[in-house]
Amino acid sequence: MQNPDWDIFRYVIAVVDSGSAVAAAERLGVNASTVLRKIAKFETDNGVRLFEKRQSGYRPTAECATIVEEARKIEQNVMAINRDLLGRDLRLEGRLAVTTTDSLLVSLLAPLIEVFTAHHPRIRVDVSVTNSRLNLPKQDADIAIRASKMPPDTLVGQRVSGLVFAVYAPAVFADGTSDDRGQVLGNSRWVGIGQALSASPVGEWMSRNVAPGQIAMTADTFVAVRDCALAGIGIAVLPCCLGDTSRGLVRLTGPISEMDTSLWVLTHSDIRGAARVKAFNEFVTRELRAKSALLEGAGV
Amino acid sequence: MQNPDWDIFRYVIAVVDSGSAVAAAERLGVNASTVLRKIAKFETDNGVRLFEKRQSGYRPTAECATIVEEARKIEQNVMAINRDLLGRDLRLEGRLAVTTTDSLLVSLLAPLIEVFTAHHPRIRVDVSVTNSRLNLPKQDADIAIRASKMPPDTLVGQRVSGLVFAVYAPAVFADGTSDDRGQVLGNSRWVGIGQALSASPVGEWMSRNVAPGQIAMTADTFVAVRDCALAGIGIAVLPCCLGDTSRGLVRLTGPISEMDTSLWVLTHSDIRGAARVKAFNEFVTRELRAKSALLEGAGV
DNA sequence: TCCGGGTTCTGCATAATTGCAGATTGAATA
DNA sequence: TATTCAATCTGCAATTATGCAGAACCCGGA
Repeated sequence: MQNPDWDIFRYVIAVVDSGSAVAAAERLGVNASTVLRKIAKFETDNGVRLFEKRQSGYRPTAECATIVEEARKIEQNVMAINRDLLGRDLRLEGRLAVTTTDSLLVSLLAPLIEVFTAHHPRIRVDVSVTNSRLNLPKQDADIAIRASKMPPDTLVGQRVSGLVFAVYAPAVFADGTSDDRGQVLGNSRWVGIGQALSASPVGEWMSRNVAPGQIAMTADTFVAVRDCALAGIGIAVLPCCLGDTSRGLVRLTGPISEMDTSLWVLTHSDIRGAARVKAFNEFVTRELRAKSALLEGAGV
Repeated sequence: MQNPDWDIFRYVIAVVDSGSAVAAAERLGVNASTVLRKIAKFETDNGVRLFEKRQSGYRPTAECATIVEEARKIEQNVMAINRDLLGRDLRLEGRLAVTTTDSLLVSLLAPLIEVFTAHHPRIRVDVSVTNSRLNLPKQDADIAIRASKMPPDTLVGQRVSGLVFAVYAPAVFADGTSDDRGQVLGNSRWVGIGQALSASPVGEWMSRNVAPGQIAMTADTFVAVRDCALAGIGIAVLPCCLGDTSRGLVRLTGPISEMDTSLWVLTHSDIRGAARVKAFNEFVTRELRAKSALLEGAGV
């Protein structure tokens, strides 16, 4: 006796308004059989005859009238929901969850987000900083901006630029001559990278080129590594976009190709089709490409 | 961007009210996967995040609120429809389409319908008299009361009693003695049955036992045949329920077993589950069974 | 009187949905 | 700290709904 499937009322309205099941089917974008069968099922389930099935079409009975009356109210409510959804989308408002690493946020993204939110005041950007690998399940973000040689194919997106790494020293270690630099590189202690990133290109380069005894400490985010290097603990590998923009650090080497990787802007959200997602995606991609010189280490 | 499938709002409400997808699934009587997937599909299609998917359950977002608000109005409207349908059913009102033959209507059904409608004043019984065979497609009736040896299995129902036929003569032909009866039977002309019923047991008996030259005329309903017999045109085969209740006719024979058949009350309507259909069905079945003596020719 | 265009309706093959069972996760509890 | 429990997810299989093509039918007009 219960009546699930509220969708039936959409069919009832269509049949009443168009006069026949085939016309209703065309309006609804389904086959005429579907309309016939859905109406028949509703009549069987509820013990009411909504339409006289004439050869000239489906003619609503008197009992149909009260149902249609309520169904039209439902239609109004659904249209209100659709207007709300569509309008919100067109007006570019809502929440936008972005995940990235702290180094990218500090060096590049923060000013971009500032510009974006100023331009779209009704969009609120929620940044989640996670330095762990991006293959964590249950990605709760709409957009991910991450460094990777190849992103997992569960995420879709585009490569924005290269991302290179170099060795940096606190300025107090070196006066800037190349002789000094070589000496510092050989003799200094290091600020290493945490275990969570030991499998990354940077971690692997470190394990090959830096003896364990040289490592004074590790930190598990590049911003933390930089701050420790700035404090004079040692020299460190940093992404050039972070190292080159940090006052108080000098670059000791050029970009080291073994650590080269790429920067990706990725979307795997349920709502990747939303206008605000597209807007942010396009904006960030364009701006980051414009700054590819910094990302690819051409700054020095 | 459009949003078909109004049924999704039923799911949204259930999830909001019960706090998790599994609880909503239980309330809705479906599997939890169905709820998860329907919500996910809606979010993907409309670019909106309705719920935060936490381990502790689905928590509605701010954007969900306006949708739920409208969805609750929809729920009110659907409940109004359900109340209307259920109420109408319980109050036993509405239209009830009955199809039968004129002979059954005249001899038995009319007084039964009178009692039924007096007892259920809000039910309107629409009788459609069709003497053609009952295998006509597109049976537009809720209940059919018909004579048949075996009803087609597309119709469901129950056998009410036997239905027997005998030969009747207008009273002016015979004074009632058995001698007279034999003489009348052999010498009179006949009122035959129309071609539409030639394949029925009655039609076959006629073709075997009555010479074509004896047939003065035919009519295609038994009531018409009876009226012509009453007018003195000839003798005729009639169902006993009709012949025995017709003043001015005398039965010449006992029930002729070759023409025996059964009386069925059948329902194949879309709305056979409706209360008024059941009520009429039970009433008619009970009353006809009480009169089975008449139907089976015990009246003489 | 026959024919054409529209309809409803029905098998049948395919596509989509659903249920089921397991994997995974997070949090609360002993 | 381990462990139990309830929740979200995800392949796979079975069920269900859908589209397609044809049959049957009615109505109007040449």
